[in-house]
Amino acid sequence: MASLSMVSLGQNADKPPLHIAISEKLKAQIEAGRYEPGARLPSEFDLGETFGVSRTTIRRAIANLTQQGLVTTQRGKGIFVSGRQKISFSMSNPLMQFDVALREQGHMGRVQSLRFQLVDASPEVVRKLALSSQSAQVYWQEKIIYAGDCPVALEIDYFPQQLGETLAQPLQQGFTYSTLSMNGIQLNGAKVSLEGVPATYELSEYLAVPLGMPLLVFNYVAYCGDRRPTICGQTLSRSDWTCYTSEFEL
Amino acid sequence: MASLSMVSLGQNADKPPLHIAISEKLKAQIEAGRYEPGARLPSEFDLGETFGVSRTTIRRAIANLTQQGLVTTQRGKGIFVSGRQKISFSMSNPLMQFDVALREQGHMGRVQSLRFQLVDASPEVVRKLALSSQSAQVYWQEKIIYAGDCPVALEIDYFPQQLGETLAQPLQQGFTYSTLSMNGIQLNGAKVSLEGVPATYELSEYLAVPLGMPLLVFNYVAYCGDRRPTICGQTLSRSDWTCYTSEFEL
DNA sequence: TAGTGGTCTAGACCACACG
DNA sequence: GTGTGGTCTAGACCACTAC
Repeated sequence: MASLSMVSLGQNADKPPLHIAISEKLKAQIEAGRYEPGARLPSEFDLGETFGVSRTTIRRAIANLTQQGLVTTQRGKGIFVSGRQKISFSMSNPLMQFDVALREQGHMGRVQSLRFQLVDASPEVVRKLALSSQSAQVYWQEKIIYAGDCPVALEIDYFPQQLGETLAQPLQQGFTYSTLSMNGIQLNGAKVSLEGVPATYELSEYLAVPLGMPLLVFNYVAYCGDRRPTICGQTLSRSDWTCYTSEFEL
Repeated sequence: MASLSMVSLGQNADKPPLHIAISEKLKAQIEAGRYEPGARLPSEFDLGETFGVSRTTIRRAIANLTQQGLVTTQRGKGIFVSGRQKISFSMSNPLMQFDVALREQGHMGRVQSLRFQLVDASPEVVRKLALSSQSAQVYWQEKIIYAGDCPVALEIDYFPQQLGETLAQPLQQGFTYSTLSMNGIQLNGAKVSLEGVPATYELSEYLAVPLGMPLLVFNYVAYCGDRRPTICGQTLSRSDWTCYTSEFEL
């Protein structure tokens, strides 16, 4: 039966494994429009019969597609073709105006605070915020950013103690940049970096993605006045939802 | 036997699946330093005995770690803890000076040309390079960028026909920015965006990563003179090797 | 109740690395 | 040859969705 599958897939038997051959074939069908975004694929059982392989192999092939962000699975329902346009964020602002960008691009932005507490600053935060070692306590905030019903990012911020106390309530209820801006704190510069990481198990639970899915990490230290570090942190966003843009003149 | 495993892992049986519990446990051990970067983990067989589960489940747990970039596997050899520092690229330059950044950070940069050919420009390239529809042919280049022996990025560039013809040889042998610079073409601006994507099967082969591993996509259109679009393209880099940095003043 | 995807098992065979 | 990870099978049971 295996040999039949290999023949029917037009492979010379030994090059790519069966699960790859099958996932590539399904991928081609999806991209050719045989399955529209949102459409349901045949069940694992049916796919197994179609390709003449075991359910395990089909599941491996589907896992390949999931890892490439092409399909999502729902227990009890089926396998569905995913398709979504990304939300763009301009990097030229030191702190993303997530709420503005979300609204402009047709999504209802919302935050859910996970924690907001005073902690000892890590050496890294002490360095980034240029804290004196005495006042080495900062407010540590984690919140999830939603676009509509979908969690798109986990934001982690560190605020100097006084700032965190003053703005404790609004910071837990709203978007960071807007909250600071509305309370008279104008940021005028930032040092940022952008990298990619695979979702850990914990992050995959928060952001409702499969383990290992690519996340974008936006690290920043934002300044007030004469390059006085004011807040720092990072935003981990689902890369299937987000994109950062910028322009440069030399 | 399964219940014994669950007890020994200290789980209340129903919350996380076994393969997650095991991969999280191994992850904790790795992060606690029980296994140094580069060290070999016990074989799948031994791990299966240790945790009292089947090889399939151990393989699933190892796959979880692989997807999180914590370990790599080598057929016939074993499972190894990965660990590497990222190479930083400044975004402030319109085109990454990959060679300079690599050299400064202790790596030998090298390129391998995959293709360099004249093709009909896609509508997107026509738009980005502001081509007149008549001269809608461009040189399409794809090359792999190595840091030492390790492929770290796939660069895709589109050059206007005349530029491609003039610099055909050096562009295939060297880094794009340096080549242009050495031949009197000074770029002075760029529109860029940065996103994350999971590696497709094809990309995973080029870049020697598992399918689905996060890649950073640096899209750019670079300008000469008075915002005259000169080249465009994208760099897909392994996110376990690369990081982009920038600074902003408002 | 029927159908779906999620988990897990036990076992087979293969390809590769190393001694 | 021995040990390793890679592929694939056949089958069991569970949890969830829908009717």
